[in-house]
Amino acid sequence: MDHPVRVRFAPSPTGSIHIGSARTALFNWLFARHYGGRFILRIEDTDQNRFVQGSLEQIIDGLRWLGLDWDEGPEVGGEYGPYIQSARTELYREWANWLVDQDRAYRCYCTRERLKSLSDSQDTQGYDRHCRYLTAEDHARKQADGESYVIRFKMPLEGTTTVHDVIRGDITVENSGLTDLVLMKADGFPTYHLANVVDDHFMEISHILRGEEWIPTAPVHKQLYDAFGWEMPIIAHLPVILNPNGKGKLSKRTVSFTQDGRKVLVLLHEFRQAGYLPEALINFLTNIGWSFGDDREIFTITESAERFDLSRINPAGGRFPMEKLGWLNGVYLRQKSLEEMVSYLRTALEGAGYQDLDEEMLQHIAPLIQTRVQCYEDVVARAGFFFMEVVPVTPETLIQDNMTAEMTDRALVATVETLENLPEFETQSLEEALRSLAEALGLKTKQLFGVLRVALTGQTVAPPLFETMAILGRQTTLKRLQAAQQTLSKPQVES
RNA sequence: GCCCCCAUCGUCUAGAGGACCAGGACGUGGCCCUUUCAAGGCUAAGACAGGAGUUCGAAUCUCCUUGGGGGCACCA
Repeated sequence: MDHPVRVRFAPSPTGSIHIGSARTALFNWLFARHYGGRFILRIEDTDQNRFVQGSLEQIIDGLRWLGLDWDEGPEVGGEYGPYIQSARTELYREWANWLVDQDRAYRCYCTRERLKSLSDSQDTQGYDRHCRYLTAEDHARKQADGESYVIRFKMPLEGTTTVHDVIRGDITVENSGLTDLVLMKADGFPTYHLANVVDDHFMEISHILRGEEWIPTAPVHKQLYDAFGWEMPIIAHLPVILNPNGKGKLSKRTVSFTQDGRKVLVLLHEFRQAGYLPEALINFLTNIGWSFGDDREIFTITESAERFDLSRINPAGGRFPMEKLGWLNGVYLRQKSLEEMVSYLRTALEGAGYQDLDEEMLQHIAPLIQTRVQCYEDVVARAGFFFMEVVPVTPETLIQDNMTAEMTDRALVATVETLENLPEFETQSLEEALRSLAEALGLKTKQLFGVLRVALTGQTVAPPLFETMAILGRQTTLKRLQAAQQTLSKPQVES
């Protein structure tokens, strides 16, 4: 490559980062790191109407959380700044006017109403170029009247434009199908097209890696580069991420669910709040549209940066494999240390409203559920009962297969008695005592343990029983067993 | 409607003319382990959208069809 590698991630401050944008940022980052280039963060805030307060902070925070650092941009500076477009409007105006002077652009006074009726009547052929053919006198008069205007690009009327996409090859369009796009809006701000081209040029961007949804603008931008007499950066369009079920792009507006009923998340902060780890998310995102090779699914961001290249990017868009993220997050969770796991549990439980969590208890619980959770939601489901005052038990869940209420009652009473007299309330002694109790009662271990599990946890699926008892302690264990026995003896009333 | 992009198991993908009766992973089924559920181990089912070419030979190249997707703002 003849230019040093300089790539950018250029989000608009319109809210939280979309997971697809995060993937784009990641690929740019990997590309920069692989070639020892620079990764630049630029904020494209040319639409005042869509600006959302706090977005910039959210973008910065999100990228940092993912572990993506930028060499130039907000908060870190750089020689090509400012990196926020609203601080560069003078530059855009200057170059828009330059195009007007070169007769490659013109002032357009058409009202929004006229444009609206145009698009309603025609079959979406774009602007009819009315003002392109205004005479010098027309312009002078409208200027004198102080009519507001926009600046439009004079698109060539004939011929074709070809853009070479690194992962798709040549993309060619008829110029007659291109419209005279707006460069400067009536409010004095540039449009995305102008600002993007001007900035990429002056920031000496070498490669543009962006989403597939931008393909149609590539030939348009190529025309702009040509009109300016600038070299266009090398461009590559990444495949889009589609909604898993349903149709269309993965979007905040289309909510869908995985087959096991988990909600498909869309915004970066949603993943974070749900307990997905940044390293898992990075690994996961890297595998959409690109693959590590060697049949490896699990790898670090450093490893992928080492071998990242554009040639192995898959041009086809695909659905968002949310289930696979769950599995991957579980894989990463299992690698966590006890301390990390404890803090993971704490965050999950506190987020669900549990308070005053005992640190030592968490330390005992963590290893027990480490292989059983994929996200915060799972932690609450698997470990919440430890901290409940009362556990939900009904006769229906309590009475096991081939057992009667009387048998169940007897089992509970006998267990209470056994446990009250147990010298050591520990996993091993508990198991020994209860196994012999099952035998003495003529019950299968499956039956007795099933009763106890429900009585102690309120659920049929739970962490290992004896460990659970040991953690709960003798007092709580007995209390819950007795409470369960109460629900059996009493006729069922509404709870 | 117009323009553009894409097409391998249900899903994410490997595959750059012979190494492919197509490999991995998630998911699913089964077995083992087992007090439930996981984790772990083993195992099974599962795909080159269709049709024409090119070639001795095509998942790989070309064309058409079909299907999917994206875009057609003074939004990015």
